[in-house]
Amino acid sequence: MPKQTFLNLPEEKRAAFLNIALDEFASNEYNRASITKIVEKAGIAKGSVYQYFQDKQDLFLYLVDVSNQALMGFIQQTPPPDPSADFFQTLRWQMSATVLAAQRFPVHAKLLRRAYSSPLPFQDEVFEKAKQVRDQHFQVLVAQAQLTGQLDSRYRPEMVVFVVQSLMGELGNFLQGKFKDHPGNWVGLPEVDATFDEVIEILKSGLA
Amino acid sequence: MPKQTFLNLPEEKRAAFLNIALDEFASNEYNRASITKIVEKAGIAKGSVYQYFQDKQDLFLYLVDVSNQALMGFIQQTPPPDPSADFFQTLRWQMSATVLAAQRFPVHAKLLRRAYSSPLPFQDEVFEKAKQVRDQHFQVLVAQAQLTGQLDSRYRPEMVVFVVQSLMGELGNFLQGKFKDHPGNWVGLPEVDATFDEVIEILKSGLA
DNA sequence: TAGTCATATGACTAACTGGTCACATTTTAC
DNA sequence: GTAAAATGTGACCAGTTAGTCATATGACTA
Repeated sequence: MPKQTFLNLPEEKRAAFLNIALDEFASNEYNRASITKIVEKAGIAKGSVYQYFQDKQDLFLYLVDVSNQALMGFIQQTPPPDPSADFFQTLRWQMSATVLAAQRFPVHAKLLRRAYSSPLPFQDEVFEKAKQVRDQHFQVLVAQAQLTGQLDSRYRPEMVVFVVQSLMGELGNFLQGKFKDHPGNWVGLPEVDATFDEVIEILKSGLA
Repeated sequence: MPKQTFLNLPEEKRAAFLNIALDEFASNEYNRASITKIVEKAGIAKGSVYQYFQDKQDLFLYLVDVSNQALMGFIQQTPPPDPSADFFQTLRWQMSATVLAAQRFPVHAKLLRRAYSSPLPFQDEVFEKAKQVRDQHFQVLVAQAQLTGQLDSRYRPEMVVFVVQSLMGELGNFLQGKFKDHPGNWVGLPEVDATFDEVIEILKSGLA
């Protein structure tokens, strides 16, 4: 977590530094992300970084935190489905909201994808906890859906979570690859919605 | 590709070097994998590496090639399903063979996972081609299955490939995490087979 | 024996890294 | 106005890296 010094910084300077740091850590592997490059871009002295944060790891974990909050906040803003929505409608909403958020905050999303997918050179309890919380959120959803009979209860909840998480995780990459020619906003395109619907339908009814 | 010098090396020395290099590149991000560490472990001079290979990238691409051949060769050895097998039986066979191979050659598999998932600091045509070939293999399988009615033809082949590839890719990680306490061979365990069956069943019949 | 040639060597270079610290500057408090 | 506290600075350190190159080795040939 950042030192008080960083939090005392004028809003403008803090935001500028954060954006530059986010970009560096989103564009490079943790070990390749360079503090030197960040301070050069930000036009501040290297020592300042160590007035703001304990060390590189501290900065990185803070950036992960910031990104998480940005995305989570945005997702919670999008209109949630009816309380009466079934499991698959809820899933469909979560899918769309996640991808939408990833487009609204592309750098934050890129950083998080990197943080959660590629292995880091350090262990962090907080970080692992966050992962587990994400999983548990789904576990509950699945368990409920099985109780109400919306979800085939032959399957172990664990496996359902695995399948759903895997697909949600890869879907962002898939769409980004598919629409990499479309520079800006491809969210909301009919084809994107159709893709969501198709994945949901496959999950619901199977391939056969 | 390696220089003639490397191919002239006595079998024993060549294998020793390869294994050490494989391990280094499987355990570390490309940029963090260290030629210096490799030569230290192998007990040879640094200059020798550059007698064997053009540069770091050349060595890495060769290691990817070696790994691919090791795994592919092993997969082709496992008894293929009946020619009369349907799409899902074929899928089930491919799943199991892939995971089996990944356990027989864990280091090679780890290297390939790294190579294909995390972004590399260089572009390589050969590499990209190999990826496309893998995808096309599935495309054909899916197209055939749709023609013979084993696979719902509402779905775009592209989407089916996406779903199947995503799950196959993640399944290795999932199982490794699940059985990380079991040190050695968890392949063949009834629970592993049950997991395959469950994933296939979900794909086939859906979650609802 | 002398000469050739593929191979092996490791000190060296230039470029980077995260992190430190004595000092300079600015802001705050009295 | 002055002292004290907070913040900013960048030269510097010890470490890392990929890659080079003049030199040494030793097997083979004539």
